[in-house]
Amino acid sequence: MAQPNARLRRYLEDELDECRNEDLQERLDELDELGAVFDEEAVASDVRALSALGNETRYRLVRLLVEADSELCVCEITPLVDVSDSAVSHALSTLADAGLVTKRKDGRWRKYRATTRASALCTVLDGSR
Amino acid sequence: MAQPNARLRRYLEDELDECRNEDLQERLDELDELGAVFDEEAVASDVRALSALGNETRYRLVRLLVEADSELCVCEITPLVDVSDSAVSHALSTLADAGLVTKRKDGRWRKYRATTRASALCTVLDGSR
DNA sequence: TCCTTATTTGAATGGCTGTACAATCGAACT
DNA sequence: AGTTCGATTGTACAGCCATTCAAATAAGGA
Repeated sequence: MAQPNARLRRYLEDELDECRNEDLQERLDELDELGAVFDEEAVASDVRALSALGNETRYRLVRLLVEADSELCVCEITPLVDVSDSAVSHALSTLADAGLVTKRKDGRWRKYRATTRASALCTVLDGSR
Repeated sequence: MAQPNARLRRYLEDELDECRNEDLQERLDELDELGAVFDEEAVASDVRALSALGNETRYRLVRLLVEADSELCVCEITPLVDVSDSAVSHALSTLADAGLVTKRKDGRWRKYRATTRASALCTVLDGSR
């Protein structure tokens, strides 16, 4: 049976104890509306931020910067995590691309700071655990 | 030079225009305190949630459930995303493990609902873009 | 009990990702 | 110009992951 929506129809029959076509259509419309909420640009941006944070090294870097509530020099950050300088640099770069930290050059030093988006996410994580 | 903290010392000399041992020690203590903020259990739980959300399929599923603001049957969810039934099931299972959705059996149907943690995260994402 | 159907589970795999190493860049100082 | 040092970048590769297909499970109904 290649009939589309067959499963949904059976589900509605179960739920509503009836199987009118207009019930099916109504639910289809509601679901379409649900599916229409996606702003593709926002999806991409959110997924980028979340997958950046969803790695232990990068998560720790962000939390350190959020907790510090100020710029930190790479030379201050590196000793606090257990990976190579190169890995820290890659991680910070990924986080910057994701909009979770900002970078500033200061002579030979590079300084990073958490963005408001990063602190907001940390706050929610702390508050919903 | 295997001297630890050498780079941090040079950084502080740049920043403070002085190089007293007590300045270095003070900064080391501050940084140690920063590094001590980690509750390892919370780190694991947060990273699990974030990496679960940091995948487009799972992100979309969560957003649909949050937007619906009610239980949805798998048969209602599946047509809204562009992967196989099996992939949806795997995704929902990962999300449940991460504490972002809850699962309920209802006869032959399975229903999923977003947790408050999931909606809180979506709210912050929307508000910080 | 047998059949159908909704969903899950396991396995296989192609692709992605996080890390370290080595090389490079760029700033400061001589 | 040469040197030193902080940091980044390119590369290689091992391990992880997202998906699909096929098989299994479980609920209902005949």
